[in-house]
Amino acid sequence: MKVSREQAQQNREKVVQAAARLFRERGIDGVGVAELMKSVGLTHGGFYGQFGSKEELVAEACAWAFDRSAAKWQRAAAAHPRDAVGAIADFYLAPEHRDRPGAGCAAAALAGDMAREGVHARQAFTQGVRDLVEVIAASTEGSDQERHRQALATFSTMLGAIVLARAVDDETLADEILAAARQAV
Amino acid sequence: MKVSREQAQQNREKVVQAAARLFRERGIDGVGVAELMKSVGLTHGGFYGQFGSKEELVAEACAWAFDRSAAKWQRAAAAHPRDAVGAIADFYLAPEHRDRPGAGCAAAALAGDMAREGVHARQAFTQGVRDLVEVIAASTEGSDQERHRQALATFSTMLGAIVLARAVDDETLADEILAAARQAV
DNA sequence: ATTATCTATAGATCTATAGATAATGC
DNA sequence: ATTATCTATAGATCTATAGATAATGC
Repeated sequence: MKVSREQAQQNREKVVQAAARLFRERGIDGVGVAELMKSVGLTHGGFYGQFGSKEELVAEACAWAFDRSAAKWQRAAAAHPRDAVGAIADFYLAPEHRDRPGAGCAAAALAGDMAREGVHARQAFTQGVRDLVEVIAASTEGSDQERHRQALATFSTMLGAIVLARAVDDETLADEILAAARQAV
Repeated sequence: MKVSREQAQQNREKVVQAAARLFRERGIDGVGVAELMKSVGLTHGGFYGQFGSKEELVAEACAWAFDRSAAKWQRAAAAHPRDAVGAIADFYLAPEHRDRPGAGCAAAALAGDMAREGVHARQAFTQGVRDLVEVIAASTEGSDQERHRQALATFSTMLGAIVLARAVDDETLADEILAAARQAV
């Protein structure tokens, strides 16, 4: 039953990554600890040996997902130095991103749930938002204040568009929302 | 125990309005039928005499909340015909709206949950979004297509800003997000 | 000896239904 | 007689914990 420390560490990482995917796909309340553990081949009782509570995992999964997003954003920005924001918007506002929330932006997938989470999860979420906004701000013209302001507005537009596009029950409208936001940013 | 038909109709409306408030405040999964019925002075068994299921109520509460929002938006537009979008943005992006989701925009409060709801609820949500977008489009310049496109972008920005401002754990950042969006629309 | 994981369960939810009750509406 | 509402409960969740088990790490 017991595994090596190395294996236990790998198991822990698997749980965090599975949680990051499942929480984004189905919402935090939509994924139980038992199902989550089963999805990585463990039993649910073992969860509490690795994590103090479900909320602790939420914070960790959130941070992990944001880190991946920030790295992706930075790669896109580096690859298109003259239109970094456009490059980010291109994949962010794509139908593929809308249709795969489990692999997409944690801010867009979890913002609604976060307003009702505990302090640990919200802190991780807030830091993640700051990091993404900073990637946009770094590629924007103007004073520090102006870049920050513009980056917040751009991020609001992109996130709002994805959230709306996922919620509406009409793919044509959803496509229009993404296209409108793409043109606006 | 039994009440008059008129009273029963009033009770039903009370349930819908309480649901509209509670779902926006705590999320759809965050409100049980028993608690909802108790909040209007009824027992939870009586719920199923008025509604076929919880999801049916979600659709109805959603439609009710959107109707109220659309009426408010239209009043603001009529009162400021030369800057209708600015007038809407002024109250939409206010800290008071951020801090009172239960009385605010159903699109912003429920978009995250809606992606996982059934078809009835999503249809009501989608119609509500169309109605609000139409209010903005009616106050925008340009061709039909251009007004629609611009209205979708403006709505995405406003909704994204409120959703983000509610999710982050730092009131200063939340204020900055609202101000940045207000300036952008 | 330590500990990662397991089984089993407590206690608290949740939605939905069955059948009883009592006031309305005919 | 009809029906709006009530009480009680079924059956399915959920998070978290207790104690057992067996492999690792010393």
